[in-house]
Amino acid sequence: MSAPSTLIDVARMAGVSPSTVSRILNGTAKVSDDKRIAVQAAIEKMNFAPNQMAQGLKKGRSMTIGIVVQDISSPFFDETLRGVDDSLKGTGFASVIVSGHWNAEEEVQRIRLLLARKVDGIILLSGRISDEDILRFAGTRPIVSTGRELHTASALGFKLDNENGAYLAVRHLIDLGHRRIAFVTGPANNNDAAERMAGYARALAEAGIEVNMNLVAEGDFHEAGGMQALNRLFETNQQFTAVFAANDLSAYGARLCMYRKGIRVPDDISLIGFDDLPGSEYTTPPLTTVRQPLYDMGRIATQALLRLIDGGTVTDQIPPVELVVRETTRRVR
Amino acid sequence: MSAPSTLIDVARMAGVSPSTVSRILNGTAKVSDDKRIAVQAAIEKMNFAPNQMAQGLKKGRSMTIGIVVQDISSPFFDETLRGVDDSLKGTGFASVIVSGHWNAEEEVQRIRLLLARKVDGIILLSGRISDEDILRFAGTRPIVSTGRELHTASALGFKLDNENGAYLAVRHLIDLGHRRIAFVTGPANNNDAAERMAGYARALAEAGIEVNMNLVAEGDFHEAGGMQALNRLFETNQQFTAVFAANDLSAYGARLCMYRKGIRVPDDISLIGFDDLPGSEYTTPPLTTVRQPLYDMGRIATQALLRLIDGGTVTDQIPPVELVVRETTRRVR
DNA sequence: CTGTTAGCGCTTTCAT
DNA sequence: ATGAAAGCGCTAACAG
Repeated sequence: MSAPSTLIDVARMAGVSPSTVSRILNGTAKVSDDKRIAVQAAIEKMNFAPNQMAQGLKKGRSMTIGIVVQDISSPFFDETLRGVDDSLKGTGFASVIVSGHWNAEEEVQRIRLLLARKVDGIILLSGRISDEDILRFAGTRPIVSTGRELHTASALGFKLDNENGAYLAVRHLIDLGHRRIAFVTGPANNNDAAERMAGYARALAEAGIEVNMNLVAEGDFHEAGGMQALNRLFETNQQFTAVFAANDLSAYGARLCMYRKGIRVPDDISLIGFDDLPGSEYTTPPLTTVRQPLYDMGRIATQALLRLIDGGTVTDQIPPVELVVRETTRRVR
Repeated sequence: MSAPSTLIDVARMAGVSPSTVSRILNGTAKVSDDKRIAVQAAIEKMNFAPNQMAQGLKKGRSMTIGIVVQDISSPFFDETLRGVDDSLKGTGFASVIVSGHWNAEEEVQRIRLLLARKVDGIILLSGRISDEDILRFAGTRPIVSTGRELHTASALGFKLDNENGAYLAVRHLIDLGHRRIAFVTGPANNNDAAERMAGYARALAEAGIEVNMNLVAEGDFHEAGGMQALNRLFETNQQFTAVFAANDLSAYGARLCMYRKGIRVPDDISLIGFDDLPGSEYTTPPLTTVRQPLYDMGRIATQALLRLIDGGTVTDQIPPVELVVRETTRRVR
């Protein structure tokens, strides 16, 4: 209940000046042993911890970074956040996480908010705002962003090879003998979805298969959309032996759609996703998918940001996507 | 690149005193229209936003709350965090989220950290630390915690009825004619797991069925543990027609175990979980489970904390657990 | 209604 | 090696 003790209280109790206490706290200068001991005892006794707001105000560093996600409860972002969190451990930095809800305007609002809070840097995950906006904000604080290419001194981007990931997925299906491959895509205008579509088309083209737009159905990157998309395909009597879902969540929905119709996976139809969410190892059957290095992206983005904050430069790369073959794909009969 | 403008800059540009700017910012006192307009123009032009660290230092309020979770990437906490996030919207508060990693000591560390950051309050989700520790911390800042009963002026607890939830689950199985019901429990010494075990025992007792400890296998509240637990049951040739998993994640693992063995769910064995994670609606088949009001818990905890911070009192209750019947349970043949 | 003044708790010259 | 003093950006009396 007592008001938290201040550095001045500690100084008084230890019989030294505030500057001395500060020096000990920060290791800024040599202090005689006796004073050091007295101060440390006082700190201990008063259970003192420096007021970070005062420190921040003075030093111009809040020791806080801002993270912008699009959905605070999505396995996709969580896995990345875990990478962020682990990398922050022991650095003295904490993070405040805000959500842009897949909305560019809200995203701008949130970033302004973070800036007013004097975060020392920002990590933007799957941001909707333009590169120009980012660059503008980067004038205030360093920013690292996923899902785009960016290489200035204070703005960095890490982009995943969506096209190649999709190519790998469809290529896998083709290698298993599939020719009629449905595609559950993401929301229209979504960049990732478009790139994955391109990979789908390339793999098909390479095998001499024409893209049949009747076999591509729009989902929403969530289970419900994946389920409905596949449903539409069945309703219009499309014939296919495999489906490539633009992300794992959509694949889960597609899976349920087939379960409801009594279609066996992979015996009747093969299914492949994209992301490799933590849960995909435990679906029934475990989902074949394309792995995005989500955890590593969080880790690398964070380390990069920390380096930018220190005025350093960054050369890191994120690992490539890779195919993870599990049990929802099989050779076509 | 230019240093962010300060309130003094704004004052100077508008030709007024800093206090006037502050008054306009905070609506603290009446200001003549001409000055207000001049100031607002200056704010606009300079793109000024008050430095929250300075505000915080002065007002003794950081407008930040701390959230302690145990796992930053778990659907369980995510859903609760979504409730927290939604409730914070528009309040001016932001949250910094830290993880205790299911470890009491780390939890204490993290809470101290939050306190040094001068958070205005703390939400503790599934904390491992003792009530005494909480009460001690509550002397500094209000705390609301899930998973325990607490009713002081600055410390509040919201506890879920685990025992009853488990009772509901097992009762449902019994109503379907099941008599030999396996239980995949949580980690030993886990309080939630123990309470769910009690509910399991009560439902059995009520039906005149003896608890057979050979039918209870210890999991770890994760998929892997659930899978292994069920595996052990099969290896020792236990006979059962239904399994109650102490949480949904364990149920997913159990489900996979049965898939691997060619056991059909629910035709051969019924399965029920506990939590109703967002993903449980899309497992194959969709999981029957006991719903914890995770989102509401986040929402209510947050609203309660905000009220405590304002010095108010709280009478809210969290909604009760409820059975969600989906497709993994059926009448025993 | 508005300006002046005194800090919030800490760090950092500048002396000594 | 240590203390005194100034000040980070803002707000809140206190005058007027």
